[in-house]
Amino acid sequence: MNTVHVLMADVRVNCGCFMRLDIRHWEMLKAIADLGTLKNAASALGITQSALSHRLAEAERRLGSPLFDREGRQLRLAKAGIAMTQTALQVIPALQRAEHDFMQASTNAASVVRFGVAAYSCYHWLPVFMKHLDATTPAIQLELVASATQNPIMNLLEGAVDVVMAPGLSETPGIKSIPLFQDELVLVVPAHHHLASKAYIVAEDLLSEDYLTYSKTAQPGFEYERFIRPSGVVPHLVTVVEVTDAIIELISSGFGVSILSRWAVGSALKGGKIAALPLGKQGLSLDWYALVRASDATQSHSAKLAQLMAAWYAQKIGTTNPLPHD
Amino acid sequence: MNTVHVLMADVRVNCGCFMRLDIRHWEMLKAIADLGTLKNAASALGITQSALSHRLAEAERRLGSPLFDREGRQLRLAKAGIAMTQTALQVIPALQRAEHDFMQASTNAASVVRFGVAAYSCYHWLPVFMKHLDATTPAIQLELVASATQNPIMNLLEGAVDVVMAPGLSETPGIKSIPLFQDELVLVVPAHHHLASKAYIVAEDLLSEDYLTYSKTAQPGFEYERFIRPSGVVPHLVTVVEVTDAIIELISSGFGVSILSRWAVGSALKGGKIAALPLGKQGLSLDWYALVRASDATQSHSAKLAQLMAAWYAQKIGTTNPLPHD
DNA sequence: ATCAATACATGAACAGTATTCATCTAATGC
DNA sequence: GCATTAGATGAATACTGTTCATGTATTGAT
Repeated sequence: MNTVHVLMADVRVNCGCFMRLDIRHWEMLKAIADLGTLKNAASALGITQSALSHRLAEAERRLGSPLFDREGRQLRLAKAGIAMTQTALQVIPALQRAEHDFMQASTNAASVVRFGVAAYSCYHWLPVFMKHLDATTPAIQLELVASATQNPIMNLLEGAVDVVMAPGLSETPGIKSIPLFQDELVLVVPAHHHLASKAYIVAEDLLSEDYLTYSKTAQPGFEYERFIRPSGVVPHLVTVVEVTDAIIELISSGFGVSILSRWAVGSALKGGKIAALPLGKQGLSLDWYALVRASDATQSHSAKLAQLMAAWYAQKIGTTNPLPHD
Repeated sequence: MNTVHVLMADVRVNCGCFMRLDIRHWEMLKAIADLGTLKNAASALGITQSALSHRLAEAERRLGSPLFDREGRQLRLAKAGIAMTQTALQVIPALQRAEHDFMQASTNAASVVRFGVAAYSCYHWLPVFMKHLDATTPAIQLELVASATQNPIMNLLEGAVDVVMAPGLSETPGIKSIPLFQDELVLVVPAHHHLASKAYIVAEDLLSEDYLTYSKTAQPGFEYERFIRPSGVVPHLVTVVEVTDAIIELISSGFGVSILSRWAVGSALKGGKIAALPLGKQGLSLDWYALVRASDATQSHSAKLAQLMAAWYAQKIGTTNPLPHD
């Protein structure tokens, strides 16, 4: 018969059972997952194959059953071992980051905040901001994590990145959104394109255009969601290019058009080789936010950086124009 | 000058530096955070105070700087140590769960899935479902985690619970939503209440009512979001009761009214002491989902349970009425 | 089929680490 | 001022993990 255990306590201070596996066993799990074989994993960990074999045997002895199936001379993850490996893949990097951060924090006194941009791999504003950062808050160092673009929220929650700049806020629990500035989605076309002279674009204009987009995973890409899809229009040909600068280059060479954020296009507009056109009569606005973990929302360097960014953008808008360029 | 490090690689297979801290050091961090003093932590870990003191000293030696400030004869977490402790508090339970699950999975062959309900602490349907589960899939055992009601998404992501039953789907990355059944929000009043005879309720009807709600953290409860707030009506008094059965009891005793899901009210309606009235002419529908981690979305017992629940509810609806009761 | 190479397992000796026991120091409270 | 509490320290001991040398089974090539 099925039994129900009801746990009312939020925190089990001590579950009675101690940890069976050592950190080295988890490290081993990750290494084997990454490298495939015991031998490679062993050399990556800087120990002999024999040692790792012993280590694996010990782990399985402690757990009471095999983590891997021995298929011929190969190790294959046992079904139950999959979850263990996934845990290892999550936990080991988290621990390494924590240690690394701690040592940074205690030696330098200057702390590194990992930073990523959720959409458009577009960093033309960074040098200027960093100059500002360096002048006002030298205690914070930036580490740019380009790979955080793929799945920013997960990367943020898992700690691979500390601050993400994202178009739109996040309702995800555990994430706090700090507003940065208001932006606008625009159609980007070559300067001499037949659409370049229009006051604004309607979805039908895109019917016969080659369309370039920056993301295939389309964290429901807003331009598609908000402009193209509602109209039922299907653009002619869609090409995926992941870097904004490359998209702009392609557009200016006549390979197609794209919908990007006016901020992302940024300085490229000044070159005069491309034009940016509002979408619809009113235009489609887009609010940028800095996302931080809720646990970092106060008193952390992450939060500090987010606030500095917000202040910097606010000042940009105040002194120049409604869209902060570099 | 500020420097930028750009990391392009998604996975750093091996960051060159190995782990400095042992799992016991992280365990120690968690124990000290939980218990406050070295002495208590030591006894909780089943070792002497001396051993833990050595252990702490070793951890600090490896990291190169102190985790705690010694204030008098007391240990106080150093600023940089806070993040370490937080990591420990997250990671240690995750590892314990993983180990526990693995041993469950490999010994019993029957696996425990932790289950929670995101809103309304309401489990009248559970015994019947468990009977069904036991008959069809005895390999899956249920563990009911009542505390997951508070912040279901975080609990799910962190692994404190494996499946959450929630009203509405979740867009959170890393979470997959599996539709269960359609429900309806209703106003629950005592059977002889002056509103009980109405065909349906409008927001203004609530103006002079004492209003009971089920959640104090108020993830601004949907009933509020969808019915009360749009109308600008502010109900008379809001009393917080966290358990649905208690709310129903209070309502039937004339302490107030509440908006709940028809499913949550469930069998209580049959008693005849309360009445449930649709909200607005069309009623306000509510879709229930089973939420699982995306990493568990296929081939895991969590996913299996979610599918079983969906199938069970589908069958309930087919054979009885559009709302699955027990 | 045979032989070499590959991938992992095993046993004994050794090295390194963690734990205990006994003792010590410095705050704190009565 | 004296007992008490919280933690630190040093030396001896017990334990755990590593290496080295070697073994076994599988795979692929000749």
